[in-house]
Amino acid sequence: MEKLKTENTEIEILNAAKEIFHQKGMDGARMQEIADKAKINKALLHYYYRSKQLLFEAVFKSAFGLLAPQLNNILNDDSDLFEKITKFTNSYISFVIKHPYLPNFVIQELNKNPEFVLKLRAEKHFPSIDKFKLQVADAIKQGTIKPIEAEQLFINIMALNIFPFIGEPLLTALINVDKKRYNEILSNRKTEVASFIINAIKI
Amino acid sequence: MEKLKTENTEIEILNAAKEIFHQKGMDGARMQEIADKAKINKALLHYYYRSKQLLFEAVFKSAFGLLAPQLNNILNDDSDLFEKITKFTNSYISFVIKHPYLPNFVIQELNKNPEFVLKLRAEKHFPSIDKFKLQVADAIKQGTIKPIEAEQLFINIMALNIFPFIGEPLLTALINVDKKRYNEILSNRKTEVASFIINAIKI
DNA sequence: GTCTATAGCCAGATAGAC
DNA sequence: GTCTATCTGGCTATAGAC
Repeated sequence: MEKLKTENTEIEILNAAKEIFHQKGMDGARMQEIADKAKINKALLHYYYRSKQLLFEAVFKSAFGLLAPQLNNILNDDSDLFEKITKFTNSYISFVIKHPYLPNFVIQELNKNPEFVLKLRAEKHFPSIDKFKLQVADAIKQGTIKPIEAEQLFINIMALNIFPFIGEPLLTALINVDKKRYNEILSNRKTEVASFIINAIKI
Repeated sequence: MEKLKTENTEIEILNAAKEIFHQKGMDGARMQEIADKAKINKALLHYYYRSKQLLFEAVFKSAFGLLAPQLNNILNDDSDLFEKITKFTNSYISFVIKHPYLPNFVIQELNKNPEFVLKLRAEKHFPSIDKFKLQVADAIKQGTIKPIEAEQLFINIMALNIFPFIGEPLLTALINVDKKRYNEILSNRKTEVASFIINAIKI
């Protein structure tokens, strides 16, 4: 029973920390705010996670752990290239609608701590684009798609899927729409983006 | 002569503040670090800019002031749609290579302070996509490009140009290249991105 | 395990001499 | 205008009671 209580508290803290860190980043987050959100005392944060830095790292690892499988979808499943792009785009956008702050959080903290990248790459399930590269080379050889570097195509796919969320405030201002209309636009992208990419590369 | 000295100091401070704020953001920046970089005393920062907040706002306005003309290029010049996309892509990527932290800084701070957007839109030279919309509608009517919402196309252009810089640490890790090779890839994008977009939409 | 109280530090801001 | 010294508040972290 104590065990259960402990686990609950620890998880409550982690969930509260996720919300705050995802929105405010390491520098902007306050331990007091996390404690308030978890409805416990500030001292308990240190009891369970020792320091802000360690709590942050727990949140970051968890975030990357959610993101990595999404990437592995496109990189390592067996479906054909066009189908893969379609599936990835659709599922990725649904994913980010559920976790709106997550990709920006990961990218932002990586920009501030580029050495994190080294740690990440050491992880077991760190995504690799080797298989995707082969598929692209194959499709080019078979004349299904125009010649393109796999890296460029990969960057394009990531950009078209992730940026609309990261750039939301800027983009809503520039295209002059309210939040409701912008969400419709995002939702349309579930199919729009895939056909845009496929049109760009197919012969 | 005093006037000159004053202007120099004020500008020195602003330049130092830009470097620090662009890299670390509002929350991560330290007034002491800015003072060190400007080679003056911390008290002088307050003498010239009163508070960290006001110094930050000066930096932010300046950053947006550099970015806006870049956007207006694509939105409001008179060249034909394909040419416009080509010119914008090429010039935007050159611009960001010169100011690598700038777009990320603007986007990041807008995400933390969405109310900034309202202030920005009130500015005189705030970019509008009205003309771009008309051009897209025209091109569709004339059968030059496939049907696409102008907003979606605009988002795609922005995404493909901006994201590779914002996502650099993540992308280098995923495609497993070093910084030198990644810069080559970015440089290739000056032409790659435009043809990718044009292929996606042309009939 | 959970709380209150507080230590200790650091950052932004100001006072006041020059 | 520029500096040194200092105030003040807020934040992370810990001590210690329950």
